Amino acid sequence: MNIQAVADRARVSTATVSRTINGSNKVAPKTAERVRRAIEALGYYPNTNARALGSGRSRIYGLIISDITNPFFPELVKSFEDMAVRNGYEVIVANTGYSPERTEVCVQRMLERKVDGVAVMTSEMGSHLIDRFHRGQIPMVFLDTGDPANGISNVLVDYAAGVDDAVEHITSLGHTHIAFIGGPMDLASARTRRQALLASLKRKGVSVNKSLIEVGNHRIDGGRAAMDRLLTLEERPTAVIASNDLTAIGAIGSLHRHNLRVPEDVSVVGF
Amino acid sequence: MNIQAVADRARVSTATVSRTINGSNKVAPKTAERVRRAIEALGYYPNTNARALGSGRSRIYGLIISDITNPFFPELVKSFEDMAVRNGYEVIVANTGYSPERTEVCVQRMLERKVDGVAVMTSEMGSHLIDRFHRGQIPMVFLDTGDPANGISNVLVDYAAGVDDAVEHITSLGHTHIAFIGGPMDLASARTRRQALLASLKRKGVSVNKSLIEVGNHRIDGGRAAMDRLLTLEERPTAVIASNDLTAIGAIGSLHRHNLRVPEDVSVVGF
DNA sequence: GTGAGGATTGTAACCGATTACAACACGAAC
DNA sequence: GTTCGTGTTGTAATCGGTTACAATCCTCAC
Repeated sequence: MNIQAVADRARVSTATVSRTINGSNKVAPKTAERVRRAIEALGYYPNTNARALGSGRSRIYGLIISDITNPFFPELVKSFEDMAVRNGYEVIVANTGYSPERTEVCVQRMLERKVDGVAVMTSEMGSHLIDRFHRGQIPMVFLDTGDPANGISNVLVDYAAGVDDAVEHITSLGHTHIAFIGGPMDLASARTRRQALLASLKRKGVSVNKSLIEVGNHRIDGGRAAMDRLLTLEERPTAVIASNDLTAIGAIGSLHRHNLRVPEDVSVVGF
Repeated sequence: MNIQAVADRARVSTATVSRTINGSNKVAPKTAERVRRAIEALGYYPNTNARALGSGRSRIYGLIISDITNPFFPELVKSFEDMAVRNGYEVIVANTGYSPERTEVCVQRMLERKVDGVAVMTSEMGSHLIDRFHRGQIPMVFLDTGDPANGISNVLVDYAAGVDDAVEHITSLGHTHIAFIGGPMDLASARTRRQALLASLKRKGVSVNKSLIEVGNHRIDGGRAAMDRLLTLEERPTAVIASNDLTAIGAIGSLHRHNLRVPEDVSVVGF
């Protein structure tokens, strides 16, 4: 079952079938109709591999993320895939597992599959890997990571605005003892969030007590440990802003263990 | 940059390069070494689309799931992908969104990409869709769904054993007022869990109060609503077994709202 | 030296599409 | 009746591999 069979049945050449399928306007309406009927009758569908080889377009997008089990990603993956499928594309998702070696493997896979474009949402993407995409003429989009550079698009999160919203919310509730549990300091986006928070608090005129600034690891256990430490303080915080949701979940877990209610006793905001 | 370039540089034919890459044992060690050096020097990597077309094997597996944002799936997707990549395969994930129409689209995508096999973990896979995979000679594995049939493999969850463990745990804590929040009754696996639970309780000699058997929807809101209803009962349960984790999360949320502690006041088990 | 037979390598067809280019049909203008 | 141009269709090369089959090379026994 291939394009030849359709061509034979419709009494045209394979070129005409191909043009009909791909919506080229160089096909007479009557002919196109005949081809469509043949396709219907035979239950034909094109072989994507052959299409990719012939046209040089794989109609596959790559999506490189850190780890699908981080609850931040599934929503993203779903939306990305939805949009891709709606435009006739397929998506290959690759998890780097936060490891540079595995990231290298991910990149290689994308190159071999000749993806038509790649979206990257992980910080393990070194410049030598970016170069390889460049050499393969593959367009890249960085999501929330990476520096703007030639030929690269960046979709960035407005951390300042987000943190401002969180601070606004917390201060409007009357809190003055506000703690922050940040992410790992080697993560650019974590540093950004931290700086944005300090700036925001300063603007609000909230005095910033260094001991209320904790460091987590963007995982649940880090949030729990950080909250545990905060609860040993003389002056406990009445509100906590966490650098990401897993950290917030960890913090809430710690609070529950210490028999504190959220939000009655302590307010928690996750970014 | 193609196989011809490598062949020229290594002074062999493209056939020999292909055989070297694919690990055919019909290549002399000395020749293979020369080919490998040429590949290295040129930074060559094969075009997967051409490989797929020539060999008839796409080296892609399909994975059809309901919805990646259901926290049950990411772990599965990750393991599946890990294993696939380790064997030189790629994975295309498709979400049916619980909709039969979208499931049809998913199946079509898999067929067009000529996947070498497909794993299905969704209950929307009607028999006419299964037939299409059969016609395409594509091996299928059903995970936790589907009936055993010719040419289909099923990986099933031992619900009875799992429910037994839950009941054993709960009864060993001394609970006797045990509630169950099941899944939607039109879901085979939900019915199975429910029956297994009733059987298990009976075996343990725990009397089963019909009013303690609630129906959820396998989402958080359903668990919450069911727990709300259970808390209006004269004799409240002291323990709850939920048909899946989202249901359990909803139940816990409801308990917190009613100022009940988990597990101090009420024990909750999610399946 | 010769022939057998296994190991290695090359030749070329093939996978199923896309697409540049050529060819043709047809109507209008002269 | 030519010629031209536009619209439609066909021919055949091409994409980059895989692989059946043919050809060649060695090695070794006799």
